[in-house]
Amino acid sequence: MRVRFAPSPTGTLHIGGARTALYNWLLARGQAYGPDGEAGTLVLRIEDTDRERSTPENVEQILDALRWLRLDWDEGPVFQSERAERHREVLGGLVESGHAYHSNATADDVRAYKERHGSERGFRGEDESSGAIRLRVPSEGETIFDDVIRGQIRFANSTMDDFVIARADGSVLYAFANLVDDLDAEITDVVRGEDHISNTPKQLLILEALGIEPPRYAHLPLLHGPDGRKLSKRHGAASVQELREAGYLPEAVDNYIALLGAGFAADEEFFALDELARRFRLERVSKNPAVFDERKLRHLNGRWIRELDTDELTARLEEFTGRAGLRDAVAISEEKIQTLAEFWPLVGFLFDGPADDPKAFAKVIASDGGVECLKAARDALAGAEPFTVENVEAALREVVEARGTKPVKVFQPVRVAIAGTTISPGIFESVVLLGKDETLARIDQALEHAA
RNA sequence: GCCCCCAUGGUCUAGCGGUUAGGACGCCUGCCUUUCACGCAGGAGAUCACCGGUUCGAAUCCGGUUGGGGGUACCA
Repeated sequence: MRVRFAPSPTGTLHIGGARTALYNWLLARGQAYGPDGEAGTLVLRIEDTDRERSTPENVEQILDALRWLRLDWDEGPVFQSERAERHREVLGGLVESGHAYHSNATADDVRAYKERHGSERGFRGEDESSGAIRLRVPSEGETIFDDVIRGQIRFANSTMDDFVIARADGSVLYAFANLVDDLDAEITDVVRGEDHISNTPKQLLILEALGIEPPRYAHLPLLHGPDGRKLSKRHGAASVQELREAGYLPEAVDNYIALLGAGFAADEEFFALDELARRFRLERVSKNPAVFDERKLRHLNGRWIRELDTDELTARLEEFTGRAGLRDAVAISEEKIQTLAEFWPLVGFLFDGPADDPKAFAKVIASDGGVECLKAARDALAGAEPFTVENVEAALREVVEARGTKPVKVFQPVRVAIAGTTISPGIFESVVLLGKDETLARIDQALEHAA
């Protein structure tokens, strides 16, 4: 089995494109678990023939996103723009055999034709000596294919235009270049987005003119935004790069986008890439479009964060934040974060000093006996020796006991004094990590501020 | 307009002729508890888009309607 992923570098890699890449990858890698035990081959092709919009930066960004997602390919990247000669060669053969012809017909001419012959009738042009090249589409019969996901799909030839396959300057159009490249790469299974369904009969017709057997086709449902439209940049974090910057792990992104369009088990959804590959069945991919829901991604991301061991998570977080020496802070906060982006707001106070949150200060310290509790806590902490989590906890609980109050009345003022906010990792762990001197200094500062 | 695809709770899905329509996210209520999360235990939420047909029996098969989506370029 040979499959391919063929993005065009006219922008960043979209999660829709990422999912197409992922499904192709799963299909190829999943073959290793099949009857013949041999993995398929994934070919990467860059369809950069749109000179206006394709850029080297986009190419690099796409390759980068694929690598980040851990989706490796076996061949390529092949650049479509470098294959123009071959495209012309195949095109020439088609003109020579009479399956394609030159035509100067414009879009207006096509419209006029339909007005005369009926809107459901495909355009048929005149053979001319110059102009664009159109494929001669038969007026009888149907073009039929068995989509692996959707079953049989049929198009009446009479409704299809003699479509343009090459410009007047001889450069070929997308559907044609795409087909020739798949042909030369010996692609056996074309797995692509549903927006290509109407391209398929065109490519089938070209294949027929060429006398070549078609590959299998599978058209994936599209991904929609919350508004029900095809997902685009307008829908928030729509690109892989944006998800990465938002603090999502590649494991979670792979896991989540795999779920958008297929069920991998009746009662479980948490799967690593290799498990997804083992379970993936192209025939079982759903037919209807899915809405990208970041909340579920967040949930899966949280599970993946807790799945990583502390060392690995530390490495990810140090890369994400650009800071070093984070392991201890990671150890006391890994249970609490859902994304990498949530880490620093939670533990930054350990490194950069307390946050400035007047509301928290007013509510917790500057009211209702907060100052007294904080003073008592300060004294208790000063006496804790050695300054361990156990001793700190014991010291603070003694204060609670002595004052006959609730734990929260003592712990929260300490929290706000050292962190500046009401939200932080466990208070004993935080205090110990900060160290006795720094903790007492911050408490003194808070008391001073309250006075 | 024309061609094509699709339709299970708000969202993603399981289901493939006989189920109390299962799971996940989200939401609500408890528990845990030092804040926030996590975790655990419950709960609300679906006339399986609608209509007709086939069948003893339909979410499951067929047809139509409606709704949504995609395509319709000398773009990719």
